[in-house]
Amino acid sequence: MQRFSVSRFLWLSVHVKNFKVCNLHFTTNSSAEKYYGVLQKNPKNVERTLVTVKAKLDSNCVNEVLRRCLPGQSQMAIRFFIWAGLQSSYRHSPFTYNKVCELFKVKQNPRIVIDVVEAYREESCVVSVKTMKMILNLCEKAKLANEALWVLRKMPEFNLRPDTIMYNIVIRLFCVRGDMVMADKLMKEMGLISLYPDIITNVLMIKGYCNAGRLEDACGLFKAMRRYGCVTNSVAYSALLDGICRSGSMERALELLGEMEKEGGDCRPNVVTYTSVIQSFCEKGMMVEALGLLDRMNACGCAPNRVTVSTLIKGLCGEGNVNEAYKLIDKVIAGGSVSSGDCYSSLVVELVRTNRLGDAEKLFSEMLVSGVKPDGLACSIIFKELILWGKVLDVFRLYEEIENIGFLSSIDSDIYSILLLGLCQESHSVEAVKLARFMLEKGIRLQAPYVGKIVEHLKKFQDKELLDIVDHGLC
DNA sequence: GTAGGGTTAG
Repeated sequence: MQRFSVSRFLWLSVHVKNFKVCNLHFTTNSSAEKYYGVLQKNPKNVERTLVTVKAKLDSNCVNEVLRRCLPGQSQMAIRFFIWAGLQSSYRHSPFTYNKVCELFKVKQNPRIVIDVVEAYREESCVVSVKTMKMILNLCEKAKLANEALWVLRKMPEFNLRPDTIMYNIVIRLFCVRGDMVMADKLMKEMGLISLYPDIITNVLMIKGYCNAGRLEDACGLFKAMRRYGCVTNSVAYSALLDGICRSGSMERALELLGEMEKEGGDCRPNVVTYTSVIQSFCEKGMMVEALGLLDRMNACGCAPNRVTVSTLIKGLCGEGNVNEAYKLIDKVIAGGSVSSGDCYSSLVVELVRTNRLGDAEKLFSEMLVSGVKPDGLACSIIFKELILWGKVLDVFRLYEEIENIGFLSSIDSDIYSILLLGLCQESHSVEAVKLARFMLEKGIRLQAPYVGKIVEHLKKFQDKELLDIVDHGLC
């Protein structure tokens, strides 16, 4: 009876999922079909004919057209992508930008970007600043600094003039690459065409100088930006402060922090500012100073958040001071800015990471008993570690309890597969069925690397007919 | 445009 159930649930879970996928394709296929058909018929100057298509444009449709262009029609795909992004009814999400880079391997084949721009030129296409911005965004996603610069330089040939946002995209790419010579050249160049570096340009440059170890240049720029009238704010201050902290000058950092507190207004340190200084103190093992800053931020009316607390907990657990971590949590919870669930979840995570699995498990159970909801990371990390130590059944019990009290946050999807495999291996068939049932309800599929091993175990049951179903359903 | 634990979907 149990054997029957396991196989059946695995089979069902796969088929429910497949049904959803088919359904989705059905609704998007017709639009995608129309757009793709037009692309095939008119490979030259596709933009002119795409406008004539009367079909709904949404992210599913865009993804489907892109997928159909695979392999080999990368230029067509990118041109469709750019055209779609220019339509007023639709906007690409960052996900779609990443998707197109991944599908057409834009990073590995940067020539794609250049070919598109050259094709626009050869076909005398109408190209706007917005078109160029989208191409620059693609370069940014694919981290193509040289190609982005090439696009920027190409703009005058289309009678277009780059704006500050476009310069910022290219400057960011060179800053990330650590090429501050080029970044600086571009920033100076802005002035020559009557563009003014804004606060974003300056923050990028300050961060770039700090990362490149050129702290004095970062400070110089910070002072200079005020001279030429760019109003500074807590983001610019924080970028500089972070650089100073990372260079190890903690006294200088505290001085600057004091300056920000004194200045107030837009320069007032915020939770990010304080947290970054706290993090530096923690990394240096200076926990007294780090905790002191928590009091200082509270006194200045800035409440700690989840990141602040987890940074301090990490520091305290790292030096073995778990008791102090508990005291800290009491204090923060009393302050009311971070929930007890978030605080104790961070502690569970750090206890696991500092090899105190027993303490972590105890705390985790206590949280459930007292109605404190653990977050997704705490669940994922403790489950994985317990499974690693062979405590498969304990994990199942915890999981079941969390499900029953409705406390489940999103956990890593591979946990289900690992746990099911563990339960099968240890012949806990009742629990395996229950887990399969939970998976079925949630539409969670088995992950490919575990399918074989689970099937192998089921084969021991020697129920050929059911095994066939599982085999066909899962592979 | 600033700190930063994991994944999910689009």
